[in-house]
Amino acid sequence: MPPSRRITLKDLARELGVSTATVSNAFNRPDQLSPALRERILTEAQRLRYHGPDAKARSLRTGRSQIIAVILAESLTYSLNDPVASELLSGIAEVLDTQGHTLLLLSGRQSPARMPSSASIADGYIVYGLMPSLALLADLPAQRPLVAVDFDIEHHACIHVDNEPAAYAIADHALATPPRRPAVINLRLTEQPCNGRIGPEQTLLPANRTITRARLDGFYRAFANHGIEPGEVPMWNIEENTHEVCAPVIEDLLALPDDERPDLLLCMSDRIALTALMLAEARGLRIPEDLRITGFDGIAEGQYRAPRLTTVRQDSTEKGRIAARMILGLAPAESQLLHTELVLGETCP
Amino acid sequence: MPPSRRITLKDLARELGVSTATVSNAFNRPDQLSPALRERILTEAQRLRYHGPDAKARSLRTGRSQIIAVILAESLTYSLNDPVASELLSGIAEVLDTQGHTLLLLSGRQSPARMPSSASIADGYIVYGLMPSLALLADLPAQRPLVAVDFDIEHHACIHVDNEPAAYAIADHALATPPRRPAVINLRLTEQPCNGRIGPEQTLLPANRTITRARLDGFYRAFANHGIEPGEVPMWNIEENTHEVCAPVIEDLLALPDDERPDLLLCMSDRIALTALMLAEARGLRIPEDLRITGFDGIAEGQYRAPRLTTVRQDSTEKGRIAARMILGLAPAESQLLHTELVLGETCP
DNA sequence: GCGGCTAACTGAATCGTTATAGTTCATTGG
DNA sequence: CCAATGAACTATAACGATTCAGTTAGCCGC
Repeated sequence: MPPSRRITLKDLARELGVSTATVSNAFNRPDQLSPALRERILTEAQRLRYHGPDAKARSLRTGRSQIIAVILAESLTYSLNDPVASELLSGIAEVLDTQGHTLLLLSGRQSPARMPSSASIADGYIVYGLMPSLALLADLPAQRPLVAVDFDIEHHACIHVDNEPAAYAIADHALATPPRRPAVINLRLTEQPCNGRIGPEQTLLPANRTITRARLDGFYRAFANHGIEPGEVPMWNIEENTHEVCAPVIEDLLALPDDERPDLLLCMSDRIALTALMLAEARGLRIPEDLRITGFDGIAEGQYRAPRLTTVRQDSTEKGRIAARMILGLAPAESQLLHTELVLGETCP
Repeated sequence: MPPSRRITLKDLARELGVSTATVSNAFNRPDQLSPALRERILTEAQRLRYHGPDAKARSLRTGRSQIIAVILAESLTYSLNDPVASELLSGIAEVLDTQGHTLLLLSGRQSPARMPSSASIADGYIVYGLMPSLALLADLPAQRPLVAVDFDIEHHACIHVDNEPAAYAIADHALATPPRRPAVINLRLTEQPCNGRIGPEQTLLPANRTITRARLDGFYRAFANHGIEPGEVPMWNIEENTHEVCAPVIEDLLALPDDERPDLLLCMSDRIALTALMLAEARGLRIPEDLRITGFDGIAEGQYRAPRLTTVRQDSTEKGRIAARMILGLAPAESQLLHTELVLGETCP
């Protein structure tokens, strides 16, 4: 037996004395050849351990790969541990699976500001929250479908949730019981990295993170509605939506003397809110009597506990499903605005 | 301007009056042509909106795609929401990123028991926990590297954690304070789907889920060590490691009258343990006085709360890193056994 | 001025498929 | 009996790159 390079469709054809076209048809178009011959081909394929047409060659020839790429704003390492991003991916995968497509994960945060060369293999692109490095998208093959999730990009369908009204709704609910010292915990709102307290001048930077900005706008509108000047409300900024990065900032905040410590925290994400909740409990603060906390996103973690987190639920899984359906052409590629749901837990009843 | 089919390397070469080989070199081997010409080619590429060699053609010609496939035992939809699987993926992505490789997600649970045709595009395979549908692997191109995580497969490197000793250690710790009524909550141990209480005859089925089985063996050894007959310990089985599937079973168990309700739960996963913890708290049971609970895995969720979960930490991220390094040839492909760490939380001090 | 060497570039084969346009041959309707 | 039809199968040209074996031209040393 020779060192046996891989078996190709051509080998199979030669072995059986038929043309390659026929073998190809045996795999792809059963109606184009007699059942008997097809059977013979499939049997011989099994014998020779030929596992079907090679995806590389097939995709070159047909122009389609059955692969959909998801381009994530953050590193994959982060995104895979973030419940919101994971849910999005989960929804995408759910739809792709039913159509025999697979999922290629790409990060928009490459060390060289370049798409990995394998990006052009995909049949379509779902881009998630990619504000800062939008330029990367120029490297993608044009003419191929692309939908954006959680940010805006011209000439493509965009999927959003109603961040501003949702933020307004939860802040309005929280402010109905007037707080003495409300505070906002932002998520990556500043241009320059900053993990800690920020002044008003920093918070009003260009809206380079659409969703955080929209949520903040909603908060401000609620403040105005309750006669609170935005300048009165202190803000903290979190650089990365992880417990590790978030905890020290919250610790500092909770360590303030009783008459300076906020008694209401409007958090930009559930992760932040849950970190605050845990640290506050550890300090012996009573929730919600001493401190009320609201989140944003509606992740499972916040509901499978006591007290449950007061938050706004967005259906990330559904965002993923919709995006996937659009990319596969199962639904028209039109921008969509999904609604959110106020979830009244016990952290801010 | 004609309807402009996509621009190829050949177009670029023709436009510049050079050979395709030279254009190819401009992108792949800068040292093979004069800097001046390279510059001219790159500029022209930009002008024509040519974004570099097509991944499909390149991968056919070179035989490499820079894509590593991960084959997950469960559906992608489930796996992406499971913290343990997510951490594994996260570790894999971390290493692949540094080498310019990307991640293709495949599920071992396809509706037709067949790999998606795009599977053969990958340069290597990392297979996770794929016990039941091992046959699927036969469809993968031979000769390409494959490593297994959390299960055994012949002729390939396998990455495991020391499940049996870890389970022994945590059970031994728990049994040091003699329980009146210990119980085990299993994860998919039975051949037939079964969500609820199981008898001993069902638990001794063939070891078709290596890790669950190994953990159970560890528990049994600890029981023996403390003079407890395996038959004395009631067992419940959970079909899927999610809160939704798990909760009703735990509810039933906790609803037992005081003198029948277990006072120690050895759970096969942190997810199960956390569900039990939450439901027990909701019922007003005191933890650990009325009920002690142990988990397995060491997910973050279990530590960022009070009381913290007593569990065994396995470093899934590191498993992913190791697997990825092996696949990329950065480390020799040798089976590895990782160690775990007993984490003493407050749920079983 | 010549052989030899290197840098810079080219031509053409090749990767493993699929698609298109045939070819062959038995069957059918008129 | 002949033209027309259709089923079953084939030959071959792509798909868009990379690679290998050359070819040129310029330069160096003697």
